[in-house]
Amino acid sequence: MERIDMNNPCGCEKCELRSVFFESFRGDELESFCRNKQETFHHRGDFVFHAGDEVKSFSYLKSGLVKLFKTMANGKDQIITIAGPFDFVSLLGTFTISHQPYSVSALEDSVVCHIDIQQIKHIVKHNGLFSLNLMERLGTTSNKIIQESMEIRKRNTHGKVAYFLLKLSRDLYMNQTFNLPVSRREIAEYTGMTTENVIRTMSEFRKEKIIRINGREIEIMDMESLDRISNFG
Amino acid sequence: MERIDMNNPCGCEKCELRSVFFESFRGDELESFCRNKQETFHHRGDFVFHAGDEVKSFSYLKSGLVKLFKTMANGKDQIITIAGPFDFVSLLGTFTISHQPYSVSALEDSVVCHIDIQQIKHIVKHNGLFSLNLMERLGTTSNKIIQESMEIRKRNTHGKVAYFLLKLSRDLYMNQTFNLPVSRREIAEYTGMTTENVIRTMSEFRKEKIIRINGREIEIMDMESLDRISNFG
DNA sequence: CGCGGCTTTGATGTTCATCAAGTAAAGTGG
DNA sequence: CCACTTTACTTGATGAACATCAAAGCCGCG
Repeated sequence: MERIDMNNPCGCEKCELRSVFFESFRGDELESFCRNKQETFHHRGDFVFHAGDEVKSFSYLKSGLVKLFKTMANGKDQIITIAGPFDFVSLLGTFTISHQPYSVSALEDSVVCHIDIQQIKHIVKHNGLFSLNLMERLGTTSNKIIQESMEIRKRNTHGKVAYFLLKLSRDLYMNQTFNLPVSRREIAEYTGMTTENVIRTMSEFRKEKIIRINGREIEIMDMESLDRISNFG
Repeated sequence: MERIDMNNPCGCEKCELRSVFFESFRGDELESFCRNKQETFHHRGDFVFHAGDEVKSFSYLKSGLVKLFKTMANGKDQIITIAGPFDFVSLLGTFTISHQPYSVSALEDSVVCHIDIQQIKHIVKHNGLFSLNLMERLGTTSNKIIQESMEIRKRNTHGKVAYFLLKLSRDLYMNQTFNLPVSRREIAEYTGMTTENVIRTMSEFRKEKIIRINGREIEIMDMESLDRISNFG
């Protein structure tokens, strides 16, 4: 029988999900798990899934940044959420539906880890601790999406853009200077406004010295004002 | 030891969730489960939970109709979803968060069934089949909310109202004549528009002979037109 | 180097929220 | 049970917010 280093059983030395998965595994489960997982690399712009694809695996993001979105009848995209490292790329629907309800594509070069859906179901069925851990993680994810959707909906254009910039600065980059991982159009698709108005709003923020813009590089110069706009607008 | 009728172990003769819960239970789990569940009755308008309440139980709707909503800083409500019989009143967040993220109140007289959150976690941990069943059900629920939120977001006022009326007619009442379970204001809170525009839109539908309105009684007279408005607008 | 996509700004018009004002319906207390 | 109060519903007028249309500069890439 092979030896498995329990501290790094799959060679996923940097995967934060190890805690969710591995803490709850018995030795034999772990072995099977590691044999069957697959990693895929996606260049910026590439698709991870297309809406309508058959659901074969349960997937999460190891590194990079992806967007989950739907292409509407008129050809325009609607972005559901943006997922960062260790976020799930498959949402809960994965367990019940046979086809991907939306598309996923890479905003930055990304590595996605896939676990066979049947295997996950098998493990859930036979390992309660794993189930509980997974459910907690998935719950947090779904909740965040619903939460955020409501937050954006209630704001006007200025509030939407302010909210989005603050989210990037605080949650994703933890820095008041950062490079936008998305185009103006994508901000529009995420916030439900037009590209022109995203640009206009950002230009106004720039003129009012609230942010500094250099292409995709953004510096938040007046955090308080941006906060006020996000909370009021 | 007490005898339990496996076909009706908790006296919940009409509960569709029996399949999720009971099929996967061992005898001793079932017994403990039935001892600990609690049912509460809520009159139309009453709260089931208030946002901010401590999460003590995992709850689902046995009968009636409820709305999940948040009260914003300006005092206005934002309706997240409307849940019917056998829908979950607690979403997935229940597993990770200690306080209710939103309020739940009854749109019609409702009966809610509560299961102690610690007990649910215990069962999830020790019964894999139950976990899998529960996860599938919860996944469907979260998915539906996210889905619907996107559907409403992309429509204009006419489309939103048409979509909402069709949803009630098709999914909830399965009849082209029905009584609105919500006020005009609540339709506004759900669709993200103003009360006046909900009324105006409905009046226009009436004038164009698409619907007939008698107070809260609605008859969809021209399903095709309403469908077109919902899909185009 | 030129093509296509991204960005930017301005002009214009539509949609929708807000304000106002009145009627109808539904609770509430004497 | 009736006067009173409040809430729900309705319509119209107005203006602000936002989408659409148009045009031009910029940049990266084949």
